[in-house]
Amino acid sequence: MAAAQSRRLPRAVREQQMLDAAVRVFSRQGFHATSVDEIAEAAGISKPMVYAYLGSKEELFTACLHREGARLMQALADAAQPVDAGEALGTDERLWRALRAFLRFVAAHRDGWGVLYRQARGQEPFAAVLADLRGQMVEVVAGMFAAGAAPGADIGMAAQVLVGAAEAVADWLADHPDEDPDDAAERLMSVAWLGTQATLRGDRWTS
Amino acid sequence: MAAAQSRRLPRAVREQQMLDAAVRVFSRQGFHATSVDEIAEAAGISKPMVYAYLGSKEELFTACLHREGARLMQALADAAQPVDAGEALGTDERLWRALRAFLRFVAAHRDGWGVLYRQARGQEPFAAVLADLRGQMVEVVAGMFAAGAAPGADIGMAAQVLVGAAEAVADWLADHPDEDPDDAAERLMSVAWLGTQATLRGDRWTS
Amino acid sequence: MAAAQSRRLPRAVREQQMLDAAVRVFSRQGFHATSVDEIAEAAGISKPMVYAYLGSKEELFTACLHREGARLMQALADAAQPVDAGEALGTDERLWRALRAFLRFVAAHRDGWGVLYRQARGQEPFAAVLADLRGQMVEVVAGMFAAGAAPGADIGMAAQVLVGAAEAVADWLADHPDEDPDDAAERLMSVAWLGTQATLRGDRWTS
Amino acid sequence: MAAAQSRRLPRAVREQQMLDAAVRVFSRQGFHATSVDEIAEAAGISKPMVYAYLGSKEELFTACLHREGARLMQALADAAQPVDAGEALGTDERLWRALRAFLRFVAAHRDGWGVLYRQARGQEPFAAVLADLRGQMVEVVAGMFAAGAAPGADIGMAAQVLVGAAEAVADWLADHPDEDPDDAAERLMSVAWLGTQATLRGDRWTS
DNA sequence: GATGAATGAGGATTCATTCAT
DNA sequence: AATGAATGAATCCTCATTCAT
Repeated sequence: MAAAQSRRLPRAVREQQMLDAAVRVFSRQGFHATSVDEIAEAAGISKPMVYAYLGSKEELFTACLHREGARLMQALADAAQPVDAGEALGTDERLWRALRAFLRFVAAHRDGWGVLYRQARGQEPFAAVLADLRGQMVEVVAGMFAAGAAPGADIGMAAQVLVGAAEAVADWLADHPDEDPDDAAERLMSVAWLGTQATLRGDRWTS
Repeated sequence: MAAAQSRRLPRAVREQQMLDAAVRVFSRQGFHATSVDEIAEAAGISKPMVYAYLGSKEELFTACLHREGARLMQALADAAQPVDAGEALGTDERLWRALRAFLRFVAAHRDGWGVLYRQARGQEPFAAVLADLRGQMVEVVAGMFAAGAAPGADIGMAAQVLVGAAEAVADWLADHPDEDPDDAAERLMSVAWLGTQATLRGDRWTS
Repeated sequence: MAAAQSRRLPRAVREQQMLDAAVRVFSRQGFHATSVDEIAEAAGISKPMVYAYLGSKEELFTACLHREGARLMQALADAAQPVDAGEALGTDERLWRALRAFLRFVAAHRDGWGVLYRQARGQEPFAAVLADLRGQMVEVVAGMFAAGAAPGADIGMAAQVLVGAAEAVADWLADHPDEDPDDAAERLMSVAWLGTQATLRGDRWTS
Repeated sequence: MAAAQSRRLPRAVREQQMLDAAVRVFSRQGFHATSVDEIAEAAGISKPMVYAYLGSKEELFTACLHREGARLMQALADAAQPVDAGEALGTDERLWRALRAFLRFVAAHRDGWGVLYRQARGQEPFAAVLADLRGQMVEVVAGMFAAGAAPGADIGMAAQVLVGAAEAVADWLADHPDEDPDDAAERLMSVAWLGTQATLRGDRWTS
């Protein structure tokens, strides 16, 4: 038999299959509403295999979070790499690439988004993983902003606002499979950059 | 002891007690991880009363969502009322009041925030209630922006971004009880308004 | 207000109303599948009244059985009374009247039949009440047969068979509200009497 | 100990053990008064196994009804087989064999009788299974009678009466373990056949 | 006399997890 | 390597029954 998910696969492959299935199911139903049976079935293997490879249900969910989180961060890291080695990118260009990469990732990995941002949210002990991820993203963005910001500019808030805005658009995108992520990214950038720019310049609003 | 919440209370009172307890517990543990027993205990009554008054666990959770959602919307509505009847408020003033009211509400009702934004998220059939709530908020904000916007200004995206940014700050506030909501509101407004203003003016960013 | 089941009724009336409701509901759902709440609602009163008047759920069910059983036996007793005081009835005439009375009763009191013959059946401690009732009926029939039976005639079996046959027809009648009980009685009598007659004559079948 | 019903048995075996236990317990206590725990204990296994193999309590009860009903019908079908292939049996001989088989079955499977005829009676959705079974039996008997009956003979009523009579005797037999089913069958046949014969001949009784 | 409020107890069902094969 | 068989422990929900008003 040529292909077909035959048995006797090497461990690494099996584990990825399980994680694929787990992310898919967890994303739709959440941690508690999903039974290990369902995941085993979705992965096309028997329940004891799940335990043999990934440990407990909790460890399984955590493994999902880490894999998807790592993928997301990797996508952002890749976006930061200048195509041309010597190229020096402006802040806006770097932000634009990051936003686009972020939204592209979400559009391409809806289930990963679901597990990370919708299911891990209020669910201890998983919420910490998401909090950490968000923290990293805010850091990254703040790092971009730091270059060339006026002294006293509220970089922290600017970064937090930008990440929050991006998440809101991403969440909307996750529920609208027909929307184009690049389009959304451009509209988001357009709105977000103007404010960011002003903020970094040191402007303030006062009542 | 003067009053002491003795037993044998009228239905309306007991129902509110139950909802208070339910919001508190659900907010920390989520729908599935919370047992009706826990809620009954937290409310100081026996489990059958919960079922007698609020129906099933699902209906109970939904009741929580609706009560907290209504309170939040009410807080926003109240903020929109000009103190002085004849007063005509500028867009920035109205937005500022709304943001401040929003963050004050979250700071004062952390549990309500938790149920609505962290627990209802990916959990059907509750997610729809949250989606509806967010939709209303975006509408409200878009309504504010509509007045005096340049033709072609991307009001929709501006509103979505603003709500997303506010939610991100609110979520942070919910986890930092010592922060001052008014302070956060001012910083948020400062960053958000500049971008909004530019957007409403019709400005755009292009790569 | 002229009629309407107003409150403040004398106890005896209330009790009958409750029993009416109870027989109706128990008949359809059985003892265990019926809650006292349902009966109270069907009777249009509150639950504590049921307990105040009829005692426990078990006593309530027993009361139903006794009332309906007594009514059935009374119907049979009435049928045995010759219209004309001096009249001497033949065995077939007496049997015919009894069968007709029995089937008329069932057709007119379907719920009573249901409680007695369908719900009390295998349900200790109620089965005993039904067993007793059936015993009485077999006795009555055997009594009819005793007059003029040949020595050695298997009166016991004849009576049991006749009662069984009548019950089968009654059960069928209870499920077919449009059938005429007198009609059924005549067909039943026609079949049953021929065998009975032969049996009482002392005839036997041997393989 | 040679075998001893040790744990870790194949599914088919366990299912039969469960059904055996279930028929036994349901027969004595009825559907509602029996807990799944009791059945599991009676079967010597844990409750989740019952659910794993037989589904819900309702499905379990239905499975009991079907197994016992099928056994009963099989017993009747076997009785209809002439011992000698060429043998042509008279109507009375065929009826006699059927009655004897029926009563033997009941005497040998008291619990099966109890579930079918006493517990399924008024209990929807189980009553339908019993009604169906009785319908089949009446059909079978009517089929026997059809051969050689006079035109206009009330075959339907004759069959119904006969089945009713047989059930009455069976019910009595189920409660009297010391009685001999063959004996009872002979007495029943003796009484029932005379009437049947006359009815099939076209005789009628009129008041 | 009548009822809304309240609960202890129990029952159906599911699930994470393990073991024997 | 892989799985069918098995269960302890919860969890949702209902119900008969009582009491304070």
